[in-house]
Amino acid sequence: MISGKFAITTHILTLLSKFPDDYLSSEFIAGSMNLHPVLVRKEIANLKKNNIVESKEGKNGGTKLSKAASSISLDAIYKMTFETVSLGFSKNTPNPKCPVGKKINENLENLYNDINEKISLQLKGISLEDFSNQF
Amino acid sequence: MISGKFAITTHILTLLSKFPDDYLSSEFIAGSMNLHPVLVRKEIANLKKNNIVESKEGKNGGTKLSKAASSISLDAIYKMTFETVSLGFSKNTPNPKCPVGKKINENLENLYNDINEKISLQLKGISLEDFSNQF
DNA sequence: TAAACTGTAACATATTTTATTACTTATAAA
DNA sequence: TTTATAAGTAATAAAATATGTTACAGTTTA
Repeated sequence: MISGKFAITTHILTLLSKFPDDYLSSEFIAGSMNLHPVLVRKEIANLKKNNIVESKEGKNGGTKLSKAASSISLDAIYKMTFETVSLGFSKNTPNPKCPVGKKINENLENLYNDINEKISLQLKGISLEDFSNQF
Repeated sequence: MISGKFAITTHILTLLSKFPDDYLSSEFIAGSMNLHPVLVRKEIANLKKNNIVESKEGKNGGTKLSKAASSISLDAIYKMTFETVSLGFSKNTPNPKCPVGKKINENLENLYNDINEKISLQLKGISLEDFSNQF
């Protein structure tokens, strides 16, 4: 449910929040994560789509937060990096002739949705600023 | 966090709870899941280790619950199928020279632990019997 | 002692995640 | 106006995980 993207994205945003006025390059960010700059840029593309950061191309370019860290909740990051409500089980195609098989996916999805709501609620209470202040 | 094993294991236990007095064969169970019997047996091995089911080898053998469905919580299944507190990110080896990189794993782990506790709390309130009664 | 099971190791395949390369476009500054 | 530096992105490769299969040994019942 929480994917690697959540970790990457949170890491990126934490860095950006430490230098709110500077455009940080993907290479600099990748350096803090031991990660390939292209992966960083991919996650940044996602962040841009969600209007959380803005970037500048060309020399001295880079990326910075487009709003205050206090106004970005970890829930926003969670939702943004969430990969389709997964039953975990890729080929989950139970036997529809079995009364249990027929309804298991529906019941599991309901359960997962309930869990996700709880997680969201919890993460809504934590801002990027809160998280960043731990460093 | 919630893995495919959770879905498989819950499916198996739901079936067993429907026939609490019978030893169900892995082939029968696999039939309800469109799954290979060997995978079912692997999960059953895990359930046995946790004293939730018992099996009988040989002809007419199979597996049955070793305690009442009302006394098995979904949290037990969650914990049993949980795969190592994952940072999601396989090679998460951030740069220790960076103040953020140095502490990111610790802080993410704390966050994940908090989330897991909440999930556990929620799942403790749901018994296998509750879940099974939905079918 | 044959049939019907579980238990498991070893292997095979599929899927997903992560990493890399190669290139285009944009911008600042010399 | 050219050079250097950076983002954006598609295509591909490699690695890691998850899932599926085969094969066979051990058990139990009838």
